[in-house]
Amino acid sequence: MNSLNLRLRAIQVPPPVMKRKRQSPKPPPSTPPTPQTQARHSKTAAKSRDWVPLNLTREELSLPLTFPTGQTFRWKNTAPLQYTGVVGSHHLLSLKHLQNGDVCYCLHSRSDDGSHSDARTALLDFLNAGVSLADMWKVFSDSDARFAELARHLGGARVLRQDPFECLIQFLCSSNNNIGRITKMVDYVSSLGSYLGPVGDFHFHAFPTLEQLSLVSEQQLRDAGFGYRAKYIIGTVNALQSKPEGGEEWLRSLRKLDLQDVISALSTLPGVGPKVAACIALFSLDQHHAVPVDTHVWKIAKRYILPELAGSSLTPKLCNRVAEAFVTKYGKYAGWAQTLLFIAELPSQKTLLPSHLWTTEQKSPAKIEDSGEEVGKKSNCSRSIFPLL
DNA sequence: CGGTAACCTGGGAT
DNA sequence: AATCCCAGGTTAC
Repeated sequence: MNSLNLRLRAIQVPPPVMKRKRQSPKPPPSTPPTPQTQARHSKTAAKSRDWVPLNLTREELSLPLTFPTGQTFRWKNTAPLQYTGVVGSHHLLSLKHLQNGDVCYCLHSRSDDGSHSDARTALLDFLNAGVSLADMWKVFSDSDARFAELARHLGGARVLRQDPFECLIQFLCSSNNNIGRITKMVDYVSSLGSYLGPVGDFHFHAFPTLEQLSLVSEQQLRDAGFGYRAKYIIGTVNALQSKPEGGEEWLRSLRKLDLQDVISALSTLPGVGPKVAACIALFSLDQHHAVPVDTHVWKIAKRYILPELAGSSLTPKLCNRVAEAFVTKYGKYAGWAQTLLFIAELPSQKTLLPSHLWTTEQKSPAKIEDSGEEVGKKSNCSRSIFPLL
């Protein structure tokens, strides 16, 4: 069922424009910055490098709706409409929109001949460039008027295809946490990887390998502000290192499995629950119909898809039920639909939306006065307005 | 099984 | 100024 036949034609990519240009000696820090140095005045702006077109329009890839919206915490906003990060484990590059919205990129890595082609390949892979957002969203919009309207305002919100290990560690940091602190924590982990160079006000590192990350202690992580997530990281690193074929290879091999098996496998790692597992599955393991059910999505589901669940709390079972409902409604790319609906909930993005599309928190005190709200509750989002339903 | 509390931290609201 | 609440949750009773 729900084989909606998304005719996803690959986006044709023109041959990379190989410009042989020798980089001027630019990385000043002869000694790579010590861990957790956040970089200050390294005015090595990405100036006058070769910007290469990607054949992606803003409708296929909106940088501001894809990079700073919670899929990855590794990419930095290095200039207006420009984001900088690492693909293929060591290719440092920037992406930006041209005036017409088209996306182009420039490579910062010391281009040791031929690496440009590798970098471009890695970039297209990272961007899931073979998946056409326009075709997919047309299908979603046909079956969901609200999605259609949101899509008109939030075009180009794409799902990335990240490195599984990098994705796993990032989302281990995300539990019960906020974007700002998650970013700080991910920056710390990143500082343990090989130094690649500065762009704008930031210094960039390759994400640490499993072995590199295994050298950090729980105490170091706690001192760095990870809180209880420190033991998740250490525990998961240990679990991965016990895999015979190698932890990173084991993770990558999950791409061949069915979603349920992927979730089961990931859930054996400490700190990985249903939500984090779904994030890793969707953002790095090709599980396009994985639906991360967090507080936002739970709210959306109760409001627009499963109104009969209003009043219940988010248990693993209901978590699955919500995910199934999304797949039933949106089909095999349900995770991509979830991503747009999630972004629409972000306070930072609501300015892009007309107010009638805001999912207003129904909290008028006049109505909930009798619902037993104010007694101390740690709120697992069980905002029960109808206690007995 | 479902409901709850504890778990770290920092910023914003009250 | 002191508390409370919340942030893309997970784990252990």
